[in-house]
Amino acid sequence: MDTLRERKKQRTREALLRVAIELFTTRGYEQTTVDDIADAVGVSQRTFFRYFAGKEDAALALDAMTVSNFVDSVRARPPHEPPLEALRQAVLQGWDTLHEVVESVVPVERFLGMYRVIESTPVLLAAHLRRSAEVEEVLTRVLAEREGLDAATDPRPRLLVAVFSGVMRVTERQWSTDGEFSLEAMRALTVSHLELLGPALTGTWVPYTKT
Amino acid sequence: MDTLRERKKQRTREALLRVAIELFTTRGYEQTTVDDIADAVGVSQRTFFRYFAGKEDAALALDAMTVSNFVDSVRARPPHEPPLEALRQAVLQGWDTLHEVVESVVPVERFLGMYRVIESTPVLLAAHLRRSAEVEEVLTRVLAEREGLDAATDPRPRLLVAVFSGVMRVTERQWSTDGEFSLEAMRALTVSHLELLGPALTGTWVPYTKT
DNA sequence: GAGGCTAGTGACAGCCGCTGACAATTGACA
DNA sequence: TGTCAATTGTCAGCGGCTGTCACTAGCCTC
Repeated sequence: MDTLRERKKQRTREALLRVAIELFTTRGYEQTTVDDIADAVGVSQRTFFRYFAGKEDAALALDAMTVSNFVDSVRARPPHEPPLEALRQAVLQGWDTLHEVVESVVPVERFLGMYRVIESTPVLLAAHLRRSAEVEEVLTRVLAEREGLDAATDPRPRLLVAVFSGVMRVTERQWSTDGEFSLEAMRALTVSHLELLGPALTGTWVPYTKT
Repeated sequence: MDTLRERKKQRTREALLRVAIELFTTRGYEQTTVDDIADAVGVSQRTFFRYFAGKEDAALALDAMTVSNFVDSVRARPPHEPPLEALRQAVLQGWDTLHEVVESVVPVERFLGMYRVIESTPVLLAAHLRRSAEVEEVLTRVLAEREGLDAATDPRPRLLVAVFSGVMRVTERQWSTDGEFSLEAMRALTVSHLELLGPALTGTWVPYTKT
């Protein structure tokens, strides 16, 4: 980890990632070529592809960090918590610790900026959604194990995770299109949407007034 | 619609689609180039791209047909039905009428085959999920209008649709990985998963026994 | 400290998806 | 039948991505 070689590698990777995010957020994803990134770092295109599986991979790298942080939080939740509450707490915890997770690479604002890029770039959004589906798979297994159930035969963990993820997707989307683009706004939206989950599922809807 | 030109165009399009599906399901999506498809039809690559926005577009064309059939069904549901029930009935109705919708292009088996291809090809799955997100948007508006709510300020229609879509995603996935690959199996899974939605959301889970 | 060993890089060639531009063809319609 | 418009083919080119191979630079041993 501390040999010169390793440090050089890590520096190259971070340089590539930083430049990529910079260009994606300023110029746009489609308007940025891999060559642009590689040239800006002073490295060959081939090298870029040795560090990232593709252009998408670089664009989603930050998000991947926060996601794995979230999954860790879920695993660390006390076992007596009901599953849905464990997910809820883990997400909120994720927002609170986002700073420490992301700041080692870029300032948090850049992360927020990338979110807008992802949400507004069809091919990136698609890749993001597919990754989310993979995360759902992982969460399903975690919850099943927590509760001593068999994820292969019992659909309930999978269903709960799917519902939860659906709510979070709605939250992400509204957040990224709203004017308010802060972590506090994200927290508030998360809480409010999860509270509305019950009422939204009732047979018929009573008139709604914003609280 | 019945001029010679139009008929020729439609025939070309259907030929391209049929050949594409044939190759995708037998050889695999990634292993099939656009040139393969165009050559097999006896048409230039450029022409393929005049009929389909891309390779993905051809692979998802069948699915798009069934989806729009489903959306139509939702719109046609009687207004007194609670929203979730309307979605439920529309989906089941969708499976029942799938034959008529798809058979004009390829036999139903091919459609089922394409589903496996989509589910097992990362880039296709990603595109499929993104399209599903767009469908959610449409459904949200339909439900909001049905209930006389404003989709822009009231999150409940959006949340309900997200939850419903989450359940359907789980259903699709399990169906495509199960051995049972029939419409009846899909119907049964749909019904059972929607019934389990309530129990899956309860605070704690009681032991589960398969019915 | 010189040697060989290996991980990391650059340079090159090439495939595939996709697009723009223009010329050639083929159906429509007077 | 001749004119016009729609459809197609050809060609050139870009960008993402991969395989190959030679080269460089850090590592490790004697």
